[in-house]
Parts: sequence; structure tokens; C-alpha cells
Amino acid sequence: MRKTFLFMDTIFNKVDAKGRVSLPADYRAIVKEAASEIVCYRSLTSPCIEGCLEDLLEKLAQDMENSLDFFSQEQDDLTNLIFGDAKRQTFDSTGRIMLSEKLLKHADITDCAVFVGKGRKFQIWNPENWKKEEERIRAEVLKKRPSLKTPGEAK
Amino acid sequence: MRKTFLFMDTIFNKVDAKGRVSLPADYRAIVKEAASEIVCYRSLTSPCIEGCLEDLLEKLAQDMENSLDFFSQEQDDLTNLIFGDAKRQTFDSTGRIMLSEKLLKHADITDCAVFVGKGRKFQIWNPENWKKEEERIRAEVLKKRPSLKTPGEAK
DNA sequence: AAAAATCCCATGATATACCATAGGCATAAA
DNA sequence: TTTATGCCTATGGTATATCATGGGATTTTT
Repeated sequence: MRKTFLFMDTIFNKVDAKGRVSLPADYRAIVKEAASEIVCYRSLTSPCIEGCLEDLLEKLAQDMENSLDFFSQEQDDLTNLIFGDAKRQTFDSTGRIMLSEKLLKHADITDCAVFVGKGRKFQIWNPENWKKEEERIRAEVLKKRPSLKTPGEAK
Repeated sequence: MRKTFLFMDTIFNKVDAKGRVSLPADYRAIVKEAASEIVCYRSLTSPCIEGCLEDLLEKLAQDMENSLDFFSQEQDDLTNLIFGDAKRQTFDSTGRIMLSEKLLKHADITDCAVFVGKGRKFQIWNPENWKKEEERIRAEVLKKRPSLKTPGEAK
């Protein structure tokens, strides 16, 4: 039995005419072992779909409860947005989930999608948008940490 | 049972046409005893592949979770970059792992590779590139710490 | 009834598991 | 010291299982 439940890797999958996508096999294995369910919602910050185990949202709710800012407007808004948007995603015997119109539209996904692991969470992107986003992030990270630059890369 | 799990030594192995490489026996022993799995990803800093136990990434995920800004941009970026690139590497009964095209290309590896121990992590290099890198590192160290010079070596 | 969602089967591609061989290193034997 | 023996590792090849994906049938919803 595995000890860790981390979503990793970047997987490209097709979305068929009915809006079905194969959840990557690795992700399915996690869901199965964790005995929890996948929950998806529109990312608050990016044009992509975000997914995680229901456990994580449970933890989020808990943290909010215990937080000092229990009545803060900000947290209220955040929880509203997330929990109001989130939806459990079941998958069929071949491991496909159905993405709703709302989600697909938010991420601008039509016929193909990229799953990007984020540890406890994962994201689903329009492949082209992800490519740009990845480049942006790489540039950003290297800018903040110039010492990380590849030796010899004069860039 | 051993208490420490450190990757050490420098091992040269062949990569076959399918991208398979034998994980050095010592490394395999660590994986087995730690009851964790190997995870590989493109190094952020060098043209090489980096590997570690999944536990290490688990720890990273934990730190992220416990940090205050659950929704911070910076964390988002980092997790995307690291977990999006990482991949669990299982090995077959003879101890080989499969390196993806993406990884091989990043490290410029074709038919042979060098495993370099780095303690909690290890790296996989193109042998020629590693040779140069090692020389660079040696020179760097000597430059910064002249006192390390072999006694008798006149400056 | 129409539309949508869910389920099930079939298929090709690909990664994974397994089997076989050869070479090296260390210990045991001479 | 030299030779023989056996185990372990690396490596090549092959078979098998798994996965992504298309299409159709069945059920549920409205």
C-alpha cells in the first residue's frame, strides 16, 4: 500500500464529443487507494479546472473553522467560491470523467486537455494555454532565483 | 535496518533503445528499505535528470499545505513546476526504470548515462556533460576555498 | 419523446513484467 | 598464488497486461 497520495506528471488526453476524458491511470489509482473521491472546480486564479481528493476540501473546511479569521469577509468569499463551484466527479468503468460545460468553458477546452500534477491537487488545462503558462512560470521562477540558472546558459 | 537513506557514488549504465536503464543496485536497496518509490524530474538548474524518494516530495507537499497562504501565487507556480514534471518510476524485476523522451532530451542522454549520488537526491547525466560539470565544480570549490588546496601545492 | 448521462464492449498502441544470457566480483578450494 | 565456483548485476529480447479512446446500447432526466 502506498503512503503518499501525490498527483504528478503532465498527461495529455483527448476529450470526446460527449465531453468525456480519461482520468490518467495514476490519478485513478490514488483515488482508489485513498478511498476518497475526485472533486473538480474552476480555478480561482487561472483559466483551468482544478481537482483534488474530497479529503483536501474537508481539511480546508477544518482549517477555516479553526482559523482566527473565522468571520473574515475574505475567507467567506473564498469558501463560497470553492464549495459553491465544486462537484464530485465519478468515473465510468474505463476511467473517464465527464466535464461539464461550465468547467470546459472556463478552461477553454474543446477536444483535448492536459492534466498537470500539483501534489495534493491537479489541474486540467487547454494544452496551448498550459504551454504558455509553463513558460511563464519557468521564467518567473528563474527570475526570482537567478542562482538557479543553468550553468552556461547565457540567456 | 539502516537509518539513513543516502544516494552515493557515481555509476555508469547503458540506456537501451526503449529508454530503459538499470537503477544501480545500491539505489534499489534504498528504495526497498525506505518502502518508498523513486520519483524523477528535470533538474531546474542543470541539464540532467534528478531523482529522489517520493517521501521527499511528500514532505514538500506537506510544507505547502501547512503554510498560511493556501492560495498564494508563488506556491502555485512552484507546485506546478515540480509536481507537474515529476513522475513515479517503478522498476521491473531486473531493476530497470523507463526514462521518458522528455527527460532524456533535457539531459541530452541517448545510449548511456551516469548516476551521481547527492545524498537525499541523485542525478542522471550524459557522461560527457557530467565530466565537464565535475571539473567545473572542482575548480569552483578550489577557487572559493584556497585553504583546501593540497599542502605543498604552491598556490 | 428527446436529450443527456451512464454503462459496456472492442481495439490498437504502449508500457510493464518476465525470461534468458553474459560478465564481473568475491569467496572458496587447490 | 592461482584456479574454480557461485552469486549478483546489467542488458537484450519477448510476451503480456494495461490504458486511452471510439462506438454503441441502455438507462435516467426533463
